[in-house]
Amino acid sequence: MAEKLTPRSEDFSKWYTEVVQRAEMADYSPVRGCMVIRPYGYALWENIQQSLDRRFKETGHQNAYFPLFIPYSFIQKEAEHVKGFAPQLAVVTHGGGQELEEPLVVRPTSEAIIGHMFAQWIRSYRDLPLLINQWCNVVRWEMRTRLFLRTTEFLWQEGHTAHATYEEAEEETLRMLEIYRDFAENEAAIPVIVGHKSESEKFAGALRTYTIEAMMGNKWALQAATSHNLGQNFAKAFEIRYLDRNNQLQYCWTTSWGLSTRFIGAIIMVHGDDQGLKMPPRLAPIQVIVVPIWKSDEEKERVLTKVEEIKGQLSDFRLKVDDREEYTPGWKFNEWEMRGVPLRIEIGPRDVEADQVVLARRDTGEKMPAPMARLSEQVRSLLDDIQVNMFRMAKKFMDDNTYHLDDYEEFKRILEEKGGFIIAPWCESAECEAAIKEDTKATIRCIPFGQEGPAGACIYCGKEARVKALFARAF
RNA sequence: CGGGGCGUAGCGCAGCUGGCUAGCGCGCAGCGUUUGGGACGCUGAGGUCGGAGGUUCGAAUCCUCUCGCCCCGACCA
Repeated sequence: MAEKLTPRSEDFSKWYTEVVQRAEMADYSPVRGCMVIRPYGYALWENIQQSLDRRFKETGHQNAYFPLFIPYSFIQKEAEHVKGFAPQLAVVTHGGGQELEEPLVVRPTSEAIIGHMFAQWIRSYRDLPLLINQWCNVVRWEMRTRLFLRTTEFLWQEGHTAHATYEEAEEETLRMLEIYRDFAENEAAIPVIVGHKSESEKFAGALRTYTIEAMMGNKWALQAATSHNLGQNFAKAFEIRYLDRNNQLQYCWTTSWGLSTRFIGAIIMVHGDDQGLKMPPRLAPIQVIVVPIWKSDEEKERVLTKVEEIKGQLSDFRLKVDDREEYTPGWKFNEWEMRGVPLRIEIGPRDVEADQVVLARRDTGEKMPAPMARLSEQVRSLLDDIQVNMFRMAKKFMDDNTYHLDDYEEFKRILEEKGGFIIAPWCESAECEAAIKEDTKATIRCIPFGQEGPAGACIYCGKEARVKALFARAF
């Protein structure tokens, strides 16, 4: 293992690639554009899954599984949907040594096949709402890939629901968006800007796409999750209909919403520093790493006995003891800091003597002695504090780098010189949006919620604007 | 697909105006000394120099073709 990471400030994307591999989160695969998620990265994904899955179940959703292969014709049923996804499809043309009669698409997302099934399951308003989620892999043929952020195959969850009215679908779309916001902020300690996408950025086939956008350590934006109100577009394409109370045949209103392994990239890029990763305690695969220290065999025995006691007291936490003899304590400190473990317990002969341990927190680097009595409570409160502090730091960083502007020259200057989020009036025309992108590489990440009153004059064309948009360079 | 860079041991690199047994650092294995912020010594294993042709007495080194990877752009969760 080499010693130092490339500093974040020197080359952010190099830092990212190095830290992902050195922390053993993921590795490149022999297949172009695909990645191997290693046990440490996968453990983080499992924690993300658990945390989200609990929220989905609490709001009445059920998990199911739909096929990986989708008949090509299904994708074509919704006009915008095909247009959006056609360039990114992986298509299977042969099976069992024979050319297939109809090519099969490897799912890029499952609206089509789930829509097809919904059409068969839904007959009456009594079948509604239908609330389904699936955890799966999807494939989108990407030009350029980056570990976790954009890979040809990725893991995600996709929720798909059908409702009797537009209002219910809209409510569902926003409910799930709020779940993502709550998850991002309270579990991953990632502050987000919540809003809806512009026409050009919305999901292919959606009426409206909502998003949570987070600021990465290089001040670029990352779309962390999306929630779509699909209106009746897919219901009409797939004949998802129900009989209402008056025995009238009606089209359903559907939604879909997803969060992918890309979110792991967000955790890495929001919290990481030159030392390596910083895992938010609630999602960290390892919350507490114990590094025992000794010189003689006699000391080793005493220290390891104490370690057993520590393990007993801290059985509620995801704890690991690093008692490897081939590495020095100092080496282990650096190693576990790189892997982002939020809290470290150092325990050596001096501590055994004093009936204490030394606690070191990853977020601040602070070290403090802690008596063995009430260790569990102290670890609990420290982990909570780290969680809160990580969110606060990330929030401050985002706020400090967010500008409210109404002058285009200033807009360009800030993006050029400093980077960050810019909130500015926008007339909602695709022309202005495209021109700004052309000029500055910044795109509209979303139109943030909670706007009131007139927005002012469009930052680009000067016409009266009804809204302000969030502009940023994005991953 | 356009522009740029790079393929030599697991990783990072040197060697490249043709020359003899292909080298260095890290890592890895064994032994010993170490261990409170990335320890050290000794011994050792490990390479069809990305691949295929060609030039030559001789190719990691020169030429042609090819494959792959990384970075920047268009596309995208």
